Order: sequence, then structure tokens, then C-alpha cells
Amino acid sequence: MPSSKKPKQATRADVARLAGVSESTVSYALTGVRPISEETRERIESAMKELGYVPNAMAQALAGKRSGILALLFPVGERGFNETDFEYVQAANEAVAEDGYQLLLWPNAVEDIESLKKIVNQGLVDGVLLMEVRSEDPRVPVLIEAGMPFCLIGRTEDPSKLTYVDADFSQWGPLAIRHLGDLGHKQVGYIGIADELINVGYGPGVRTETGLHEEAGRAGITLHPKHVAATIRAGRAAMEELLTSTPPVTAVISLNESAMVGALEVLASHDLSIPEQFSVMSFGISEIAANMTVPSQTTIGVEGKDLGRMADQYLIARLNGDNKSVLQHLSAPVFADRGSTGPAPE
Amino acid sequence: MPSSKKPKQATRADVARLAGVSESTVSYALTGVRPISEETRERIESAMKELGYVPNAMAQALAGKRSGILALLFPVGERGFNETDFEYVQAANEAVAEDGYQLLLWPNAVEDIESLKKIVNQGLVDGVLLMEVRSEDPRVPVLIEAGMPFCLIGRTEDPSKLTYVDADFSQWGPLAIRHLGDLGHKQVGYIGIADELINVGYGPGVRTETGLHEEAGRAGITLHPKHVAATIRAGRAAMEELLTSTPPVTAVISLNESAMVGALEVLASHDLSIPEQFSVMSFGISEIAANMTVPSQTTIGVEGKDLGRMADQYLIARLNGDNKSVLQHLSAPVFADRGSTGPAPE
DNA sequence: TTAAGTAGTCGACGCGTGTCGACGAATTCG
DNA sequence: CGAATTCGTCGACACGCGTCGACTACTTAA
Repeated sequence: MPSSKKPKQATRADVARLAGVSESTVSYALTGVRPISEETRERIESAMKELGYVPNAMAQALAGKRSGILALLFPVGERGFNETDFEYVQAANEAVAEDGYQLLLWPNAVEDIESLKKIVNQGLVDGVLLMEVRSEDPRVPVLIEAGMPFCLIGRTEDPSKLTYVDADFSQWGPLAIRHLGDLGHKQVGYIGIADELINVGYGPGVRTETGLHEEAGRAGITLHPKHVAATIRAGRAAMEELLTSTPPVTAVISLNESAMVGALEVLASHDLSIPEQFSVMSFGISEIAANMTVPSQTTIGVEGKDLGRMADQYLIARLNGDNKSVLQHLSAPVFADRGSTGPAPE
Repeated sequence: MPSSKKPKQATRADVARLAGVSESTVSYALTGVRPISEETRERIESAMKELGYVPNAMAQALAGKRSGILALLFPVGERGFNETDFEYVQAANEAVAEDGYQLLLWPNAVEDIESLKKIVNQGLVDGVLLMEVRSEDPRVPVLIEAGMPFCLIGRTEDPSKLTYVDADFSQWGPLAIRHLGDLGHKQVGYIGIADELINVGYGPGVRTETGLHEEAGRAGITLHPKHVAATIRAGRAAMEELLTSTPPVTAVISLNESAMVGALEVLASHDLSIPEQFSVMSFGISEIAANMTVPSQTTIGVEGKDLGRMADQYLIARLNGDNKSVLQHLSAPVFADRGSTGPAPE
């Protein structure tokens, strides 16, 4: 081995020796838990600088019961991972970094609770952020039993005792239906998520569709729901079907980012101009994604960055011993008109 | 505090007591470093199962000099973060997990080497994967000095002594120009990345464009390069400019995923049908991204998953003490014809 | 028969930090 | 002026694990 000697990182003992103080004094200078005279503090600090001292994270964690690492569980499952999901990750990551924590990625499937147990009991992480939460999420009891602080990005069936941030999906449907109803649409298509996800209780899919149906009934609008896989191909097929219905569908709403791309292709190939002859709008996609398609899409969704950031704050509050207050947040829908909806034709 | 008592995780001592052996015996049963009789091994294993014992990662790292954590440096800088970048992350994450490591995310900017130094010397991670590598990347010397194993996803100016995986960008330009040349195009637009990135030596931007110019000269094709920010707006402006040139541009190549979206909008608004009246193609975007636009785009790029996976393998090889062999890989370009290029008009 | 292992196990120590108890000196209070 | 604090510092220990040396009971080679 040529020049691959690892330069041994300076330890607290080295700093103490150089500064001529005891090790514990160095610790207190670092944490401020006990008072230190100005003079010694300066000696210690210059010694640290000279040695390039950085506290060993492992030892800190072992001794202090805190690793400074938060984990993000983002199952890359049936639904795939898209631009919009990444917004949450990025936001959470930034927020976590600002608070002096590190973010660890865990791509484990929701069902893989054996791995979860192992990982949680490793003592590696201080807390966990959960994405892709289901109605009866098997990960929640595991985390509770392990005494691991966590925050959901989403909700379970009964989240009353949990810490979570989520979009208020129940408002999405009514908002969209009202918007389209005001424009005179009577037959509205809906491109939702796959049945498999609905069946396992994927919250956004369930709650959004419930709201759609309720408001559609109220407003005398006929809803044509299609549950399809998150693929462009599936979106094409769904749109083709919708176009054959009578009376004709004049607008479509989507909760399926990938499928919507296929749907737009079909509309284009049928020479249906948007929004003059057909209206489209999407739920819960990021601004970037909404502008990616031609034309840009009018959307109803949430501020993803805020959600990620808030989840982080809630989790850290729990870490800091706040076990009493209820930390729950439902994010109001954000309507962004990008001109893809217009008055119903005829 | 109501019921928030953390169930103290079982330790090696607990297992040893229950199994009626010493602590070190438990360790050896776990690591296999020394032989253990079949009988004791079984006693120990059932004790571990009964207690739900999971070794404490921090203590293991402290004592054993290995944390089992790899870090991924992915600067979310000027260029933004898109679907295609995420493919690398995901691939690396999966590969790392398969090898029993965890992936830590570090969104630090390339310039923020102070944070890097701190983080690297924390002893938290065993190795590092670098994304967004620049010609003279300031992070490289820091990592070398710290004796931290790393693998680049990309290359520096002189990577001869480094471990890296990268796409062979020098082939992208020639391949694209030849393809368009064969179709009879003579005036070709190019939508590249921002000048700021070129100036700091962002490899893909530099190497790709060099190849483009060389082959264009060889083939007698006039290249119209535009360096624009990674925004839809900037793409629109660039495309509008390109359409005013004489003789008219008949094809455009893009290395700028976001800007290309704007460019496609402009082409659509000018009623230029693709590929009959105008040809387009993109460098280095994922299949999903290529299919997201209307129409889908013909692309030249790399298999992102392979790169991420290979980077992981190389890094782990270094971790396992392989300091002699040269671990470097240039990934051959992949041409995917999605029908967005055709014969030059007229 | 004896020296030289080998399998199987134990005890002790070190990794680098947080933190508690103790102690002298300086300060405040009654 | 003595007692009670507070300030500033030190030494010792715990955190949970990896690993080295030593020891016993056998097995094998000479």
C-alpha cells in the first residue's frame, strides 16, 4: 500500500493536551452545558482549529443517545417515483440540514416490516419521516412499539394520536368539480390511480375520489372514473375509452401524473384543442410537472415544499421532548389556473 | 409523560446472560471470526431471537471502524434536479442497500467545502459518491486529504488516478450530428446549459459541445449554439431566436431538459410539425422524461441505472481495500429513436 | 509419552464522547 | 464575618461493541 495511510483524526484528548486542560473541559466548551472562562475557551478553540478537530459522530451518538440522523422512508413501489414526489424529499432534506440533522434514505417497501424493525432498532436514527402512508399502515405500530419518534407525510385511517402533515384531499374533488361545473361541464372523466393502491388504502386516492363523487352528486355532474396504472400507455387507453362515452365527456381530471401524459397525447391525436374543445386539470403535481406538458395544466395541489418542511419541524419538536401538544397539519389546496380549462363546448 | 417510556433495546450483555455465555462469545457467534460450537451458537441465536436483539450500529462503528454508511453528494445547484438525475440516485441507493450499506444524502453545494470537511471528518460515513463533478472539483482534494474513499459519477480534468464512472460524452455530439447529417440537415440548433456551468467546467456540457463542434466541422454542418438557463422560459427564448436565423435551422439538439420543454412549446405554437417540418433530439434524459413531452423525443444518453450501480460497486471495492486496480468506466452512448427526427424539409 | 497444536470460551481493554460528582476559589447573603 | 452559592475545572465512568491475549480440554504428530 503506497500512500494510503489514513490521517488519524484528532480526538478530544489531543485538543485537551494541546490546550492544557482536561478532556471534560473541552466537552463543556463545546456544548456550553457548564460555564467556561473566556480565556480557556479561546485556548481550546484555537487548539481545535489547529488540529482541525471535528467531534466523532459515532462516539457522540453512543454517549449522548443522539445520532443527529433522521430517516426518510420513501417506498419506491407500484406508483413509481416522480418529479412531484421528489419535491417532498428535497424540501425535507433542506429543512433537516438547516436544523443540523442528516437525512438517511430508506427505499424499503411498505410491507417489508422486518427490515424496518431491524433498522429502527439499530439505534442509527433519531426519528423517521414516513411517505406513502396507507390507511392501515403496518409500519406505524412497529415504530410506536420501538419508541421511535416519527412524523407521517400522509395519514392513516385513524391518525388522531399521531403526528402528521398531509394535504387536505377531501377538498380537492369539490374544488375541481365546482370549477368545472361553473364552466358548464356535465360529463367529467377522472383518471385515478390503480385499483391495487386503492385497495391497500392509499389515502390520496381514496379521499380525493370520495370528494369528487360527493360534489359531483351535489352538482348534478356525471363522473366517469378510470383506475389505471401509472404508465403512459394506461393513460392512453383510459382516455380513448372516455372519448367513446355518450353523452360525450368534455373534461378530464387526473390524479395520475404519468397516465395524464398519455391522455394528453390521445387528445392531441384526436385534434381536440385545449381548452376550447376539451378541458383538463391535474391533482397534486408540481409546478414543473404541470409546465412540462403541452399545454401546461391547471392544477389543484399543495405546496410540496411546505409539507416537507413542516414534517421536519414536527418531527424535531417530538425529538426535543414535546410529547404533549398535538402536531397535525392539513394543508389547504392551492388552485393554479394555467389555462387548460375553459367553458364546455356546444 | 404518559406511556412514552422507550423500551430499552437489548444489548450484547443481555443476550450473553440469557444464553449463559460471555459477551465475547456472543460477538464471535455473530461475526464468525472465531469458531463456536454448534450447541452454544443455537443457544445464543435463540436468546437473540427472544430478546429481539439488534446490534447497535453506533457502537459497532465506534469499535469496528466501519459505519456501514455511504454518502451521496448531490448538489442541488444552478442546474436544478430533474427526473433523470433522480435515476442515478435511485440506482445507487438500491445497489448500496443490496450490499448492506445505507445511503446518506448530502445536498451541499460544490463550493461549500467547509461543510464537506466537517462532514467527512465526522467519521460518520465510510465512503462517498460524488455527483455533478467539475473539471477542477474542489471536493476531490479534500476527500483525498482526509483519506476518504470515493467514487466520482463524472470526471475531473485529469481523472487518471481517480475512481470514476461516467458517460462518454465525447461520442454524443458526433453521434447526433451524424444522425442529423444523414437525414440531410445542414443548419442545426443546439440548446446547451448555462454559461456559468460551462465556466466552472461542468464536464457533460463541455465535452458534449466539443464533440458537436468537431463533427459539425467535419460534416459541413453549421451549428447554432445557445447557452441558456435550465428554465422553460429560457428555452422558449432560445428557440424563438433559432427560428429567426437564415438559412433556417431545421433541427435542434438539447442538453437542457427544462429548456427543451419551452423549445417544444415554441415549435408547436409556430405550427411546425415534428418530425416532418422540424427535427428534435435530446441528450441524456431518461426514458420517462423523453416520453413525457409531446411528441416523445429521440435521445442519446446513458443507462443511468447502470452508472449508479457501477459507481456503488467501485466504491465498495475501494472500501474492501482494493487500492491497486484502476476502477474507471466510460459508458457507451445509447441511441433511442422515438421518432422526433426526420429528413430535412425542402 | 510428550510437545505442539486446535477448538471453544472467557475476561479485559479500547473506541471517543457526554455527563455526574467533587473540589477549590471567588462571590454573595444575612 | 461565617455560611451559602456560583464559577471554573478535573477525574471517573458509562455507552455497546470488536478484538486481543490467555486459558482449558482435546486432538494430532513425532
